[in-house]
Amino acid sequence: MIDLRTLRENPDRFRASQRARGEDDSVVDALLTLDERRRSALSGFESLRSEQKSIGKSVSRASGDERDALLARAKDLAAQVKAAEAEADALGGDLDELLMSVPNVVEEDAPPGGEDDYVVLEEIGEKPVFDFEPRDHLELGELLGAIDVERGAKVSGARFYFLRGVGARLQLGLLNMAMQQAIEAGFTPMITPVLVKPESMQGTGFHIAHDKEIYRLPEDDLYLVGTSEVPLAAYHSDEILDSDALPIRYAGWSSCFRREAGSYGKDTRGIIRVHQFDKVEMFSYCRPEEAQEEHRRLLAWEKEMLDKAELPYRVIDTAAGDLGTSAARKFDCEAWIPSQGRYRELTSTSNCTDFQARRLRVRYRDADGRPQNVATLNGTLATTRWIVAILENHQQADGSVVVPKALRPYVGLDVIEPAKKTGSR
RNA sequence: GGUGGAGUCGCCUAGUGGCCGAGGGCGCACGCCUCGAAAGCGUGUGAUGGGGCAACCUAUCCGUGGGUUCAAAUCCCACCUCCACCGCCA
Repeated sequence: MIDLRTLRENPDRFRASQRARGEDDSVVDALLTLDERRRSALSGFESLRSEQKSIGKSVSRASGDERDALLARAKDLAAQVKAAEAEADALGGDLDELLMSVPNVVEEDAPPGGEDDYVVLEEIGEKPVFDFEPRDHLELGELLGAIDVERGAKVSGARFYFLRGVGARLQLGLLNMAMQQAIEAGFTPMITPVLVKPESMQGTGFHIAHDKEIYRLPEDDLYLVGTSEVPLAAYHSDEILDSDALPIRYAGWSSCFRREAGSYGKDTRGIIRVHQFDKVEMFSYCRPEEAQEEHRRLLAWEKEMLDKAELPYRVIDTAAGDLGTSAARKFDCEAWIPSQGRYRELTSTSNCTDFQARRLRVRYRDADGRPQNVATLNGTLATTRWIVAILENHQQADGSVVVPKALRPYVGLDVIEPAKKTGSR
């Protein structure tokens, strides 16, 4: 949620942000008008209520005719107070609803425009050159007995899969390496709930009513998370954090669930785009003035992981129109996928400034002892999708795959060899 | 799933319709005392919105949401959470 007071003081900043996102900037004026109306309704209610309270006191002291007269007046006033309060509440409700619909203010340095208007910040590593016809990740995965999408579809439907054998070992090793890196950097490891209440989902910036990506359990009014960012953001909701403890950093390990509605026909092969995957996510609570620095640190940790996986990748600065609701700035790291001849997102780090914190009421005390909203940031350390990049980039002519050095202790193998035929069809 | 109990200021607790505009204790902060500290004594001690340059003023908040009443922490209804026991179960 954006800050109404800041909006009052600097509406142009918000108009510019809306335009950078390619969204309607007239919402700013609608907000200002509604805000004005609500404040006047509120002060009307307050003075009536104040009068009602003082008359209420005199009723208890008066007697006889005087008491009857006061009672009559109080009764009349009670009705007025009720009406005034209802009006102020209604306007407040409208205002909140509109306020909740406005996405975060984008950082001024973020590139304007849509999905294709990203800026490439750097390209790192050498794209592999093969003296044989490289296989794609699914072919490799099947050859290695690592990925089984056929049975995934049989058991659960399209976009589901089994990781088996070395595939399971590769994922466990990768995520463990991510966890270990995070722990060494001072993160607190977390295994989170994957089902959350509506207020946790909304607080994090997702629209439970409209978002087509979210799996819902209406019977229980619970929602499956698409990332552990959600439980980690809501973890400290309604809390005032100890200022000395900031930044507070968590590394969350969870399964993630996405409906992938509207992506029919996209990435239908293999495990690039699936309904369920596992992820280690960094999440940081810090002071707002430190958020941009923290964002760069999260990016650096992502790059460290990519370097350890020995993957060629590039870093992009996502354009304003492609930012999520909560993000003010977003950097993605995209790994080279040889079979596709293009880069695909492996990590994404967002600076959500105080947007989520305001919705979830996560605060800290500043030097004057006043509560202030914290800033929240998140970033990916590893996901199931990384297996795609690792298999494809490190494959050899015979279909074996060289395990990146840093990963070997976690996987327990130097080279993954094609499996003997196992299991029946 | 059933039965019972409980949810008040950071923590503990008082509070069965107007004197609660929430008392006390602990903790914390500041001051006095002290060579210094402890103890003791004194003072202060929440959040949110609105108004004001400010000191300050004002409204709301006693798990949540409704209701009764001129007036609700207090009465009524529903819900949530926690605890205990019983049943069922991975």
